[in-house]
Amino acid sequence: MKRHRHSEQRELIYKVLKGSKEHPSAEHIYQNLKEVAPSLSLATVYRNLNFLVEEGRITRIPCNVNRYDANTAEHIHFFCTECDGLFDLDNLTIPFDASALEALGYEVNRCDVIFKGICPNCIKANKQ
Amino acid sequence: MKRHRHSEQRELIYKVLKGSKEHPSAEHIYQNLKEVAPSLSLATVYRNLNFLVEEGRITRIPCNVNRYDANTAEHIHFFCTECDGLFDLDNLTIPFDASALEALGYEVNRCDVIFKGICPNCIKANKQ
DNA sequence: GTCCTTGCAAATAGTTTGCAAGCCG
DNA sequence: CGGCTTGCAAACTATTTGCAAGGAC
Repeated sequence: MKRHRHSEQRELIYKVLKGSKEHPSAEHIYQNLKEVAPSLSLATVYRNLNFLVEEGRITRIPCNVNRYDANTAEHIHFFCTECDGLFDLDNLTIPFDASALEALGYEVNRCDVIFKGICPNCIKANKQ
Repeated sequence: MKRHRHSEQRELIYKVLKGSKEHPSAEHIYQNLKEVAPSLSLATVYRNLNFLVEEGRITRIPCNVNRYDANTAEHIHFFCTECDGLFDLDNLTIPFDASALEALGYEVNRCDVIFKGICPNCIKANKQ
């Protein structure tokens, strides 16, 4: 793993992620920071997201387009196929047993659980 | 949903998927069928995979690159970050409770559970 | 001064789409 | 014959990379 120097951009990106509940994509973050840092480039966003994932400060959530989360604690996500919203399901926990996998000889690093369907908001909107 | 006519290509693609344990990507399937159907195009593979997903005959598994599975029963996957292998964990079940989500107002269509880490083979290979 | 970081543009990878020709029913 | 299906090439989207200039320590 590479040494990292302090970088204004990296902290900006992290701050956006930390202060957001929307699990933004790289593009989202880029748009969000355009005002504050007009010279910022999308490549830098991607590069720093990769650094942050590598460092474990953030998490990459595999959807159609990768989304990111500054809450690195294992928790479950719900992806709404209507509005592309990605929601935390903090109150739910799935009792997954990594030890069973380890007994089978696997080394488990992560577990992504993503429910897919339609969120309450979109259901309501559809009914109208 | 569109009406579908019988198509040789579609059944070929489905057959590859049905007869494979590797959860192939579109590219895999394409390469696999090149010998049997040299005129087949990658676009056709993608188009038919989408049809099959739409029909519910196969499942799309979101990894970095989408992988497909003709076993549409809910089951857990393990993705090896070393060899890109995608394995079924049939013996494990995660008691996921969609009803808890439905009580919250969500409409749940799918649940993808993907463990990530290193598979036994790669662990063995690394040690040598 | 070293070497990490950045912006830019170009490159790449995965996937989708327009179109004209072909094929099924 | 109508309209689904196909191959081809071009388009598109998400992401990565090469490079030279700028910045941290």
